[in-house]
Amino acid sequence: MNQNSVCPRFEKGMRIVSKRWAGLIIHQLLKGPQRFCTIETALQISGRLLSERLKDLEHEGIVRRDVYPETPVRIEYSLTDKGRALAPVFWEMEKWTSAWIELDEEPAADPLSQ
Amino acid sequence: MNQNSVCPRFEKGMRIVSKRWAGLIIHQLLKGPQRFCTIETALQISGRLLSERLKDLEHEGIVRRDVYPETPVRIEYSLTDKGRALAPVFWEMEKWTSAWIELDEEPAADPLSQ
DNA sequence: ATACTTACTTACATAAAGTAACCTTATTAT
DNA sequence: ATAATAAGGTTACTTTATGTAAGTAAGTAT
Repeated sequence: MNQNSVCPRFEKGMRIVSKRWAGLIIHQLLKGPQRFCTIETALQISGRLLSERLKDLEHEGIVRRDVYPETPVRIEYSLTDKGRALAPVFWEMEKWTSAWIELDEEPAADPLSQ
Repeated sequence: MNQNSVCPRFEKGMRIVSKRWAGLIIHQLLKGPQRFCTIETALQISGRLLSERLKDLEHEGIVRRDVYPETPVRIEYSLTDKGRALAPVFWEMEKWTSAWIELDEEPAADPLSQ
């Protein structure tokens, strides 16, 4: 791959992982298997997009979905080997963000919390 | 940062770097300073989006823009220290893509190339 | 004067993301 | 029996982002 073109594998990988929310979902699942509503709450993502993105990632072989027919039904999402193999990418990303990213401003206090 | 929330620095960093095209532009600039049309050709990105994204990245302190008043004017884009510090993230990403990503199909031969 | 080059902009169409309300199956409370 | 609650979504609709193509500005070269 020279200066004038991008490796197509790299490009494809980037398109999968850098799609909006995908990286944050994978990062969240690196903490361990989780159910839908846990991810939804942690990331503040809408159900519609979480559902769509989990399906994309499952289709790419990065996420797996296990159904436990308890009551109410429990569905757990976890990473496959392919997904867990992304861990070093996120470790490096964490190093970078803690070294170089500063927050613009503190979030305003929640008026309901007082 | 516990299971129920994402580190806001990490989230902010991810939003910057995983915005569409941003990662590929940074990866391209890791090869060295380049001008607008070189990046445009290498990534097959439209001028409109490249212009927009380079401005975003310059605003985030990741990319710098140098104007050389030659003729015609030469404008070079390069990475700042903050941008170069992302190199390990992309090295890990390259490792992952070469280990786990396979291409769906070979691109059809260009009918003009024969 | 006309055409060419680089580095962009503008205008417009299409696709993706965000928001809110609703659905389905099952369980428990009244 | 009926209502309320819960998980895990889906549907309909609005807003924002992306893609495409054409146009602009400054400075030569012919």
